[in-house]
Amino acid sequence: MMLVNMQDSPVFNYISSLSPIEQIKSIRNDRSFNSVNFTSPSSLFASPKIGYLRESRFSLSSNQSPDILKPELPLHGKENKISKGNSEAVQLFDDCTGKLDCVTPGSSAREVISKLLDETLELAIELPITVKYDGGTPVRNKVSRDVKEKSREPETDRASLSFVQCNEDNPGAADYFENKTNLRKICRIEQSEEVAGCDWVSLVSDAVLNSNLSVVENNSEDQDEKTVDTGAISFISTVLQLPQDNTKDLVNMVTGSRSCSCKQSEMTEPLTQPEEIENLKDTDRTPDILSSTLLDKLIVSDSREKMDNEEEKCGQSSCKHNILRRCLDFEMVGARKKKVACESNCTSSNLSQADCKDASIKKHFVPSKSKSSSSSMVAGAGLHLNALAAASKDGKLVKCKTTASGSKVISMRICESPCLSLTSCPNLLNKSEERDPVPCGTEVYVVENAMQPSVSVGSEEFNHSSPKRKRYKPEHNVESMACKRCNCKRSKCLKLYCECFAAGLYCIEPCSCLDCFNKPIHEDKVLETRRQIELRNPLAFAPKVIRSTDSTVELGDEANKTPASARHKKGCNCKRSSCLKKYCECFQGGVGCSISCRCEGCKNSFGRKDVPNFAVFSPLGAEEGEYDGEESETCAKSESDANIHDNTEGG
DNA sequence: GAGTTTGAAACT
DNA sequence: CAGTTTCAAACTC
Repeated sequence: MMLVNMQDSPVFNYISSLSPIEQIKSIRNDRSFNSVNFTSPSSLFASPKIGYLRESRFSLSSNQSPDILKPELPLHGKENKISKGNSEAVQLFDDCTGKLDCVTPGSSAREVISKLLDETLELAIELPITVKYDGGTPVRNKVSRDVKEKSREPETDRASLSFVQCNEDNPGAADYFENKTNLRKICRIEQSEEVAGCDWVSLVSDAVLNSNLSVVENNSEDQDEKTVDTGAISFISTVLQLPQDNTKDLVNMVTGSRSCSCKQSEMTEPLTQPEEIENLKDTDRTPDILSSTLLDKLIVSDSREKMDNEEEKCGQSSCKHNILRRCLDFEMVGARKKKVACESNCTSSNLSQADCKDASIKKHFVPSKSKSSSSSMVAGAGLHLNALAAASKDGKLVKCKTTASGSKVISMRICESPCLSLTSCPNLLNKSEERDPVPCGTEVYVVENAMQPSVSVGSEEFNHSSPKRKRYKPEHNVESMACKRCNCKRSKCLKLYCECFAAGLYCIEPCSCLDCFNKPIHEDKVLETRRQIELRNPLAFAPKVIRSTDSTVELGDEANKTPASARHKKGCNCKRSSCLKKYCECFQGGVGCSISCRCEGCKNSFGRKDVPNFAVFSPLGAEEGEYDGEESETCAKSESDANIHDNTEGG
């Protein structure tokens, strides 16, 4: 519901406005060849993903009692001692900000932020959400107070103190503040930015945490915030790319004992490179990040304000409650990360396995040079990738998937994990993919991609444990597919004919292609070609099949298994295959044909064109497809049942 | 594995 | 934009 209207929300608009990339424009292509896809289709996917995220999170929050999550709450001795826990993250941010203002004037991140500040600020200010933000003064005071409290703690203390001094005693700092006083008062945007400069990772975690918190608290009343929340996630995804080394200290300082951040860091560490920050500067995504961050910040501030109020009113008990909720949400977010991390750990084993099996594959993600491109992962997940996603529901498949795209493995696993919701992932994927900034480090890409794609894929494809996909399984032996590569003879693997190219992957050994140009050594050419193709067709690298989030259901619900109402983005044009063979993109993607299809004699078992919204396999039988599939339904049903069974077992 | 079919992509 | 050609995957034998 909220999801559906998300695009109409001011937040969404804001985000869109912030994005340097015009949706569905060729620009985004530049990003990463690999990440490609999600960008362009961003218009198509962004909202759904976000929505899904929100929804899932929302549902989760509402459905699950804090108690359940309680055990997993990241309690950290000292930090938790502070009853103000909820606001703590904010405070930490503030601290960080203060530090930046006074202590670290030269940090690269900060510079970046400063640069972008002007642009973003204006936009951010205009946001309706900003209105929510309090005067800021109280916050600051509180921050100071909290900071002081924290000052008892070793490292943080000094920083905090310095911050306090700067803030209250230091004229220079005051001036700095004054310059942007209005902005600050409005929404502490500056903080966001500065914070970002301080530590992207921590910021993200905190932002997410807080945003989540706010979401939880404001669940019923403020859905926009949720939307914003997605930004945080996306931001996180972006952040994941940031180098930890540079920020480690800050992270420690800022996040203190926050396991979440740590987890996140851990998760991201392997991915990060020192140069990435620099890249970040160069890339357009920074604004995006900022936007996200800002939004998050706003929320954070809001939530903090609320918390402060509550604190004053109710004292610690209420705070405790808040903390709990925050943790809950945090837990979720963090959990995702954690799990991701864990998954990556264990999964790292996964990756490792996959890697071991096909280590080279990782290196074959095509990096993007372009700064402007927005998301791209979608593109990365080309048709065959989609097919893979659709096909795979098994862990086995997952492994294979990893091989194929390097990223899918993770996603799959995540999806499988009942606890972990992919919800957040969609955005993550979306943004991160968009952001794939790194021009070279293919390995880095690989990692990122590995994570993001997985997410995206998972969100779109896997979340819906649709029988359809299962059904595909037999046909798409993921493993075989994963290992299967292109066989291009004339296209030089620089056209969409080439599956590798279309999927944003470099060709690798398994490929049987001739005169292949789709290799890292020809990166320039690859990117250029890709750009051209996207110019011609912005959606060229977008997933052939998209699933509307409408069908997505609450997380952790049976509904979760609702088959995605998927539709071919463009529509097939089958004449002879009756849309019953993989020639048909719809069929291959495991989705029914839609009105947009020009197929003749459509018999798509996933849904026939002449029977709009028909979802043969829909277990629920409703959603988008409520039409009775009749024969197809019958046969499909049996399979779907079997598939569901499998899923259940696998889950 | 070779040959055919198919429909998307690319081209005109 | 429509028609044609090219292409490589999917499929068949």
